[in-house]
Amino acid sequence: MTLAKLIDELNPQQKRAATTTAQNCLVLAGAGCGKTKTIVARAAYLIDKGLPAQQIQILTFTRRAASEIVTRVEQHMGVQAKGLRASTFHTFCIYLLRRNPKVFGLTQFSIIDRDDQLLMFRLLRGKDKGNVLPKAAELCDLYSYARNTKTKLSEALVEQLPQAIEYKTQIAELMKAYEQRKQERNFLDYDDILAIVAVHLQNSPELVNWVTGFCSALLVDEMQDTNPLQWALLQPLIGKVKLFCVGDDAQSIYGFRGADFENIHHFKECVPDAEVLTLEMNYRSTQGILDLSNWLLQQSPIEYGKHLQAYRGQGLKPQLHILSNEFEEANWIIQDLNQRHSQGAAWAEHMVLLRSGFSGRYLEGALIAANIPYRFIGGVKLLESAHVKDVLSLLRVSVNPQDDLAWMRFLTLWDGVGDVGASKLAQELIQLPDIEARCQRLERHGKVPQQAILILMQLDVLQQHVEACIGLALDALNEQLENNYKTKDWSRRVKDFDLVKQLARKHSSLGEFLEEYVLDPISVSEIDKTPDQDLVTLITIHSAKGAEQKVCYVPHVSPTQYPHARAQGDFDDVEEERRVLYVALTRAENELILTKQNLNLWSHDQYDELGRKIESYFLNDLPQDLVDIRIHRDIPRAYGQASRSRSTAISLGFGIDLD
DNA sequence: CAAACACTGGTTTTT
DNA sequence: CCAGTGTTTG
Repeated sequence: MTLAKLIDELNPQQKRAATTTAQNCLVLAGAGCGKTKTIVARAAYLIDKGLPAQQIQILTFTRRAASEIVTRVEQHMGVQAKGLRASTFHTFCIYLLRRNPKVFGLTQFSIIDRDDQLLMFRLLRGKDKGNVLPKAAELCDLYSYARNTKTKLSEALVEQLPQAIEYKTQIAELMKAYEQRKQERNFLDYDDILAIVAVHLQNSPELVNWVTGFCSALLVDEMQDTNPLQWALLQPLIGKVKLFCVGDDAQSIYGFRGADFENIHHFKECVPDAEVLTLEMNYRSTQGILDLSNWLLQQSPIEYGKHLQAYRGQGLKPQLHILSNEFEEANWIIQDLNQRHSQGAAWAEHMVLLRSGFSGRYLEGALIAANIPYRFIGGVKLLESAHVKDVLSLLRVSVNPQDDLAWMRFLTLWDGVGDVGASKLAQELIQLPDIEARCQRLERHGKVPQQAILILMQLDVLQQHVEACIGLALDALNEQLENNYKTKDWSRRVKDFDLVKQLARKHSSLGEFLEEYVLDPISVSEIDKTPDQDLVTLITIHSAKGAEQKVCYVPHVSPTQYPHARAQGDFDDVEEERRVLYVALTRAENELILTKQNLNLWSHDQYDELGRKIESYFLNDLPQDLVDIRIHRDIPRAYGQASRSRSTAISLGFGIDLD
């Protein structure tokens, strides 16, 4: 396909955006209005106008979105697209840091994930009993929020943890200690990655020149989800690069990470000479789906000024199925999937949108039982599961001997070593000058087997052979891990190690391998699947932006879920929840199927399990003509029968019976 | 005194 | 389902 053909497929608004000559441009586009298509066309257009592909940097929120865009540009531009970079903000920054560490004041560093952060905060905070300080997770989120929003601790406290304001001094001390520890160990957390680059760009015109030397066009996807830290990163480059951003305020769902959709309303004030364009025609969904989505948004006190209009006509009305519990919900979805599949639909035409990774548990079980192939994007991450981290700890200490967290993990695996002893020994080990000294110290300690120590030595020289390293690490740990996990699904866990080896094959150094998956962890159920396999997709709504599918299921559309119980009572949080649901609804192309598990149709005057009044529920006052509602009641089953939902539909006073 | 063991409760969302 | 806690054991 050629550029002409690509541009030809665009509508006049999209075409205007893709071919703009403005230095800076913001495209405001509703869901399904062709944002990705416009970015792809923009990249292709720039290349066609003579800008080398390696001068273009596309910034997206996920690795999936990035590779999709690259693939599509390649389809259109062939070899001319070679060198096009698309990555997340974090991966882009790492790319800069690795390419020129010295100018950022770095030599060697390791990236730590949230688990490591939690561990550090837990250690610094001390035991729980009688401890009035916020929990490790709260501290971690608070710290990250303050950095991402570039606010003072006191302000972040008011926003995020008002109940802990009185402990501000102690919290400040904890955070200081956390930062100091990070520095001593050459650790970078997720926020450091962005912050270091942002600060150095701000202070060094030479650095800006260096970056703009190989980055003359920046294309930013999902602009509504960028936070002040990410803005700070872009700021020094404004005016020096071509900036092209796309976004939708109604799909802003990363407020918890400091994103503020008001940013895009103020785009013109922050970016001089910016052109702001809008895309209004929706090509993804049929009107019935958009009617429900539009209604949801109109219920909001926030004025989004959006009314999605379908290009494709009226289509089918969304369905709402009411079942008695989570089991029945999952079983009903399985039944419906099976029925569609037997009528010739591919599994891959179906997507299930989930509020949390956790909320897919029943459905996942039911899919396995029913033998339906699926992948779960956003589910349990392979390299975050405990047993895989155990193995990785060995590799981590090999890459960065200063990594005391990894040392502790490795040491506590062995019998006779607990966290106290491990902590002491780890502090000693990171002081030692070389691998020989460390191994000698380990031998003297006596609790770590000879074989494991020997393998540690071997790893040191084998870093380029990632798969071999993992094989060795497994040799060292297998017996011990089997013992550690014998009561905890060992047989299931062993299988994951093959997947890890499989992943490792693609990487040329241990450090690179570890880094890649800290920045973008991969789901267990996703890992050995190829893109062309016929699979049902389970996906968290936060990972689903930009995704679309013919038939979409949105389970658990129940009171206390939308909005989530934790958001109740907070205006901004509730409205963000509304946008989360909005994003879910607007993924569907042809059919949208909601299920909920509360037989009480509405939540007026309802109370949750803790007796709190449910103040808001988005489906209260749902107009009767927007959805077809069916209530399913269980028929008692015979004992021992596999769970199977045979449900009867009873006609409610409104809506139609689909039978 | 430190570590293994058994138990329980509580889980949004992501880089 | 797993991390954090309290209890028992070495």
